[in-house]
Amino acid sequence: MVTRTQEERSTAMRRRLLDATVECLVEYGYAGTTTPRVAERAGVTRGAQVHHFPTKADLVTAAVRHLATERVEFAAGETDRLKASADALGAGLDLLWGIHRGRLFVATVELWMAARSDPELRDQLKEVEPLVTGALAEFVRGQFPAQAARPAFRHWLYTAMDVIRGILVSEVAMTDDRLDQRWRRARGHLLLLAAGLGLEGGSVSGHDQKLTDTTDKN
Amino acid sequence: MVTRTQEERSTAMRRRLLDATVECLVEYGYAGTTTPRVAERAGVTRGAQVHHFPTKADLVTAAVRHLATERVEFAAGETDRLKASADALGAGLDLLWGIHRGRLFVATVELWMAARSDPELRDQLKEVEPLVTGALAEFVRGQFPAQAARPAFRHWLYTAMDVIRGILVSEVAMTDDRLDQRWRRARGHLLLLAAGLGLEGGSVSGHDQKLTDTTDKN
DNA sequence: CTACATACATTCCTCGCTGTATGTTTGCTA
DNA sequence: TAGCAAACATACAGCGAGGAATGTATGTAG
Repeated sequence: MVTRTQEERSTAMRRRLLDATVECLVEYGYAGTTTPRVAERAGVTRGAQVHHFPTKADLVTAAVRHLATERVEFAAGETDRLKASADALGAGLDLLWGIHRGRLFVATVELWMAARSDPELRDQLKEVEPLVTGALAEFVRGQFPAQAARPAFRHWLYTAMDVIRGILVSEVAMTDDRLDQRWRRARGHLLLLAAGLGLEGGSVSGHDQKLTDTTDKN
Repeated sequence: MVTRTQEERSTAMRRRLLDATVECLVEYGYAGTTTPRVAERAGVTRGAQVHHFPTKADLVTAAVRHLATERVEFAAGETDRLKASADALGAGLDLLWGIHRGRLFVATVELWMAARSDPELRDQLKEVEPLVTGALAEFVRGQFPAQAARPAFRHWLYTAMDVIRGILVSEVAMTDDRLDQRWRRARGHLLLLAAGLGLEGGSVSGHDQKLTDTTDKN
């Protein structure tokens, strides 16, 4: 029997509960994220859960922070894997795309929607969301020292994030294959826009060609 | 006392209930859209509601169709108010923006998210959503006969919708003033993109100027 | 006018979620 | 090692949702 210090037990348990909360957000949505389910998911009794987070609001509040840091950490990890390529801007876009795909963003949107009818939650998100989104943009921006100084570049990144989020949210319940089609179109548009903004990247003419040739399947 | 035929009573009642359902979606979210609340909102008893929609799934299913037709009708109405202007493409974008702002789109996203964990609802949306989105694009496209034939134009419209939806969903719980800032940036980008795609519109150079001058407030 | 169907209302039952109260174990500290 | 506090477990109470059963009024067809 391993003996752990109380603080170890506590933080480990809190982490398990918060991870379970995010998992429940992804799997069951915000409304389906009930305290019994979270406890079950974490593999603990309800008593343990209620001990660390006496009220559901406490749990959600902590989960908001937890999710925020997880998003930033994940983005940081993905950024490290970004290699130099001929199509630098395109790689940057794909990075941003990769950051938004997956469970963490789904859980985030789940919170965004829930915040509409929950002032307490809304205040939490209003506080952390700009930090996270800003951090995401910073990570990509850091990969482009030559452009980083230009405001237009950052604005371009924000537009790119808006496009990505628009695609993901409207297909959130749909199949993955259509997602990639949509992203290819949008990606081409964003690269073309970058050229229009005078942001240097790889050759864009190729993408321009692709654009008009795209089949009618969209 | 006015005597109404049974069919009149029935359709009127169904309409009231479906309108109330959409209102509840906007105000309380999907999870908060309970059958008692819908009935209360519609000003009828629970008995009346359950008579027309025996199960909650029946109500939601009908509401999906109702919302779809409402969205199309609203878009059609807005399109009629579109006047010829010097900045034709910009006006088209603003039209698309106006269509997406407001209650109907909020209710739609509420359904999108709920569909993630509700296969039945997902199937419903998979059926109607492409029709609605397609109709929206058609309305705008109809205003530009010169460009309507070009696939690039339609693709551009879809990207525009993605941008709009990305903005709206990430600010769904936030204040309206930030929305307009974000839309102005994105709008400029979309017009610049249109120029890059060879889509004729108003003068774009002015917007290009605005872009790089935008303050750092985003 | 009678009989039936549809529209609407009331009541009750079951279930799941939240929160609380109370019991038990485990680690810390004097 | 005795005692206390934190960590965890169990049991229960209140509440609101969804749905079924049953009752009443209002059209409608023969």
